[in-house]
Amino acid sequence: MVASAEKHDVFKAIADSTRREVLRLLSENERPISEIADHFDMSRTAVTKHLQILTEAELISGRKEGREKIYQIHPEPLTEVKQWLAYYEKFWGNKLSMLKHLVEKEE
Amino acid sequence: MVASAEKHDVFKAIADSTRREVLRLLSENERPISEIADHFDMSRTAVTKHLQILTEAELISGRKEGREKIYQIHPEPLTEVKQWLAYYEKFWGNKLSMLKHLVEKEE
DNA sequence: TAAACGTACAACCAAATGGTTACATATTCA
DNA sequence: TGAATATGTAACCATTTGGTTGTACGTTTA
Repeated sequence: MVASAEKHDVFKAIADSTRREVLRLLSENERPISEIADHFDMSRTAVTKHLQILTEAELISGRKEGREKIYQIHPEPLTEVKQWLAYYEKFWGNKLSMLKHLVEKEE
Repeated sequence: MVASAEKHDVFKAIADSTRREVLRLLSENERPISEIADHFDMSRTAVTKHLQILTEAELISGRKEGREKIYQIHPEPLTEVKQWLAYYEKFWGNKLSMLKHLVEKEE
């Protein structure tokens, strides 16, 4: 396989619904691994693997605090997705797309 | 594995860089399979599989025209990604995010 | 200090993913 | 009609993905 496979692939990171749910949880609050794992019907180990993938995409980071590892969200890499999407918004053809493109440029 | 795995998963569809490139090509012009395949360093069969996944996500559709099958883009399902992203924009904290949220509501 | 807690990680596994080759079928055109 | 063109599809394969269990290790806390 070729596929370039950038190590920090945000598109691949958000492709999984479990990982999107992790992001939602962390958008509410930073949380230790065990608390995140409690929200899912899978082992803590499995959740840890998802956390690693999100970490590689730099969407989250974890700090050690005592015996816990506390994860927090970093949504900035989502700008790559946002910019990718922006290209396709012109194909929607709704009236506000022009205004939104102008707003985009100010960022 | 659980993973819900909706048959029309737009997040999974756009996770692959080849499929994103297919979308870009089709955003320029509708094209037959062989023309799409010419842009990639892989077999036509492999490209066809990507076209099937994009079709299942309803991001493209193909019509038979003579011996050709011509694909065109349908970007509408990307709104799901856009809406998902919108939730995280408030975490950016840039000054225009409020205006953009208002604009969003008009659609 | 010993037990409980939270995490790390190795080893393993089934299924999905992303690719291949080979061959069949439908359409066009000389 | 027969050859060339465009696509469809079956069979196969290696790697990745998403999960498991078991064990080890550092940190609290009774």
